[in-house]
Amino acid sequence: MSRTIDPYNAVPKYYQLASILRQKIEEGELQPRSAIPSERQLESIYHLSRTTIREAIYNLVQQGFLYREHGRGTFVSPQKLQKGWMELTSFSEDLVKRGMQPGQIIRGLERVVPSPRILQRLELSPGSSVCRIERVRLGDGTPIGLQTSYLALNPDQHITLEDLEATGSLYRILSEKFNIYPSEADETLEVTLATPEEAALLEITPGAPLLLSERVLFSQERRPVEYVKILYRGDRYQYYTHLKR
Amino acid sequence: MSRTIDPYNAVPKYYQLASILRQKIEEGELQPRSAIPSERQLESIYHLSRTTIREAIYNLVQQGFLYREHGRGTFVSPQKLQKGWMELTSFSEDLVKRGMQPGQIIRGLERVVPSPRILQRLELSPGSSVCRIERVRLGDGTPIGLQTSYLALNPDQHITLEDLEATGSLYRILSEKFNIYPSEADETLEVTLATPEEAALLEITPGAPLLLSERVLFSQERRPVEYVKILYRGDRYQYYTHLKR
DNA sequence: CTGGTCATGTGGTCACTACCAGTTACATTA
DNA sequence: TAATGTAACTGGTAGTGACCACATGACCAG
Repeated sequence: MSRTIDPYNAVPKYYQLASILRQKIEEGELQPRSAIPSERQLESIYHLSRTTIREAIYNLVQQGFLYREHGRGTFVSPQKLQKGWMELTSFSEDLVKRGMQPGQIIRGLERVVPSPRILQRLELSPGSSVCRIERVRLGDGTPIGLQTSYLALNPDQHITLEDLEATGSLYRILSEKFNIYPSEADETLEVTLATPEEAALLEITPGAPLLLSERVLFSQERRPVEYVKILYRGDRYQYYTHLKR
Repeated sequence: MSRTIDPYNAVPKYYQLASILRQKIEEGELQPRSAIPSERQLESIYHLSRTTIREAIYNLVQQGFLYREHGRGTFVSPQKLQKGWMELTSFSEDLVKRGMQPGQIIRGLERVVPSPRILQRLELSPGSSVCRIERVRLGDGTPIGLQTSYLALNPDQHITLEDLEATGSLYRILSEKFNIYPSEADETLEVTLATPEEAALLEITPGAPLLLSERVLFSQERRPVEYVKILYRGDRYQYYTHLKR
């Protein structure tokens, strides 16, 4: 990783600067709560305009690496987990972070016409068909969640079993294969009790408490992309989220 | 609400412009998915520099009102609920949004030395005292949640019963009385079963499933401000969150 | 009809300049 | 000594001017 700005590089200078600063933070060269050089100082250090400096800093502030105090300076945030929600809402990434080995059993992968309620959530007209994926999610080989996804894909956009088995991450497929980059999501969580069928799949007793998550995922342009329902085993799962203003 | 830029107004021009555009979106003058005037057009319409225009638009994009497409234009997002998480994580605001009448029974308000685990979450040294608030939260008169807050306040910073009863919102007190503006939070949610004591307070049967939320709230400077534990009645509460990248 | 080229409009990046608004330390003053 | 001003920082707002990257539609050559 370079520590200087390359003006001939295709990547924008503000981005190069942000990378340099982020690296210095991650490596501990810039200590938490300590001030980074002022904008005027950075100007002469890297021979960039203040506009560019501020753009870089602004990005790092957005990402939670820095915080500013008017009249005092710009400071390094004490590092929290600090992971994007994409990684948090992705089941597989999520499990890895908890130190568990992710696994899955794909129970279904097909095109269906879902219930009116789901179509409405996806803002599709009645009778539209979507791609439905049903999976049992495993952590260290034990069932942890029962996940059913409904994807608003055109009939010519196919997801194959191979895709799913290769990555395990739906979001990676969406971005790499269809250029769909999720940017927002609405999610609800509530408590429910396992039906006999669900209990069998999750290897628990019927009536055991479950955590039910329903999420609608939106693309950059605010188009609903996915409706997903996940039933988590209440005894083996803790939902985590990081909220930013 | 004015629809022009007042250069003598103390509020920044980019903010004035953002307000004007937001208003036009909310009133429907700018339709969802339609393009707003280009940056060069806005320049001549409002007699502002492109810098200022872009600052205004950037803010609205951050807030989810607009989205940009390079080479095509800037467009109005289809309006979702679009509420800040502050309002969502505030119990009282939250209930109002669901059309319920919020209420509370204050069971305790005192300074205590909490458990080491809570002190650690608040990044305080062992033996530190914090302000503890225990409340039963009501919706339309019925118990919905059991909330215990631990606030990292100095011994000279006092919250009174009157404060709490006046607003019901802790976050309003934090900002208005102590100039503490929460900006981020870590939250976990899991399923648990009601102890006899909890069951009594929530007016349910012991062993009934509950939604347990634990949250650590951070100020602008990433200092932990509040540790709060909420037990929600599983049968009467649905947790909602909006995730943004 | 197909595929390329090009002009034009869009947002994206960047430099330079100026002044405003908080914060702090320190010298000055009452 | 205590209050107060002030200079020298910090980040915040704003204008101007330039060029780049991407999207689109009109046009032309095959």
